[in-house]
Amino acid sequence: MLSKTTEYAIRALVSVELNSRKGQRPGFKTIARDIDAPEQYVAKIMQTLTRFKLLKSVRGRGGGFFFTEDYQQDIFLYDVVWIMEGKTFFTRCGFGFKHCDANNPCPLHNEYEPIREAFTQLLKKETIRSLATKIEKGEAVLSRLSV
Amino acid sequence: MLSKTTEYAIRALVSVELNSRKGQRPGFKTIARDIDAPEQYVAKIMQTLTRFKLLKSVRGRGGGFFFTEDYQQDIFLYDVVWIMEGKTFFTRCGFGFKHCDANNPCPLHNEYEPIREAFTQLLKKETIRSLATKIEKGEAVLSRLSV
DNA sequence: TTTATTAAAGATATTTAGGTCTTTATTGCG
DNA sequence: CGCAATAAAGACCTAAATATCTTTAATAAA
Repeated sequence: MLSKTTEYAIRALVSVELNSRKGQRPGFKTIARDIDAPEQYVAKIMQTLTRFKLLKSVRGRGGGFFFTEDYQQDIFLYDVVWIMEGKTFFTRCGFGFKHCDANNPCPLHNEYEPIREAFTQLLKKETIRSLATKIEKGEAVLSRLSV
Repeated sequence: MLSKTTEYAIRALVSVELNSRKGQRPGFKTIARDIDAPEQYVAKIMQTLTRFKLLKSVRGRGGGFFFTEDYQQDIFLYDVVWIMEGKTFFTRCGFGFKHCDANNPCPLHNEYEPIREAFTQLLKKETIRSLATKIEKGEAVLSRLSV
């Protein structure tokens, strides 16, 4: 469904959110530990997310990753998936047929379309903040061990 | 979602069904042409499907791939996906969290679970035969060009 | 029985996703 | 200023998915 890279990206952003709620500005090593992913790979992913302005980074002593006030509330999972997987993720045929759409439907288009749409709506509803809140409330866990 | 290989597998089986309705027993080259996929790669996939007894093959002149009478009606897409992707396809967390289930839910488990279940039900309902029938009725197309 | 035709099998090649290493640029602190 | 800590950037490496090539085995027709 989602690539491992996209999964890391989502969980990394949640880690930043949780850390910032504790008044901390995590670096990529902290994030990698939180989400149990390879440090250097997380570093690459954070670069991408920073380049697309989902968050900010500062180098040097005391540096790390953090959200700006204006963006903090507005990172939908949809945005993350769009950046990491590309826009075609939300439209391409789930069964590999060419030119599959309402006008030229593949044999599963009509049944699959509402499922894909439901998934898209989920990604458009949930935010990094909402995931973090669920974790803080104890309704869910970020990793195997809670952060 | 599904791997390219699984997509090929489903479409290849539909091609076999459509050809057999026309009284023909297609070889992997015919199938590859039908579904617009690489010949030798299709050959490999057909080997797998044959090994798992989703269909039969005969070598030599006049050979090719075909369904046995008993299996013909019973190939659910679920079976194909299970064979090609493995059983964990239907249970693994959509967001890469460890140990994600009802008892230890990731922050999206409760919302994602029904979507995954709907997809699973779709795969358990639709069969190779049902897809082929839609195509024959003109309700859908197999490839860019109809077969 | 020979030949043409076909799938099976196994080795190899290519591409893409995932992951690592090294160097450089930036920042804060002593 | 000089040093330590940190992210950025680019080169590189590895593993998995995708694709191809070559040889062998089976089958039917001439």
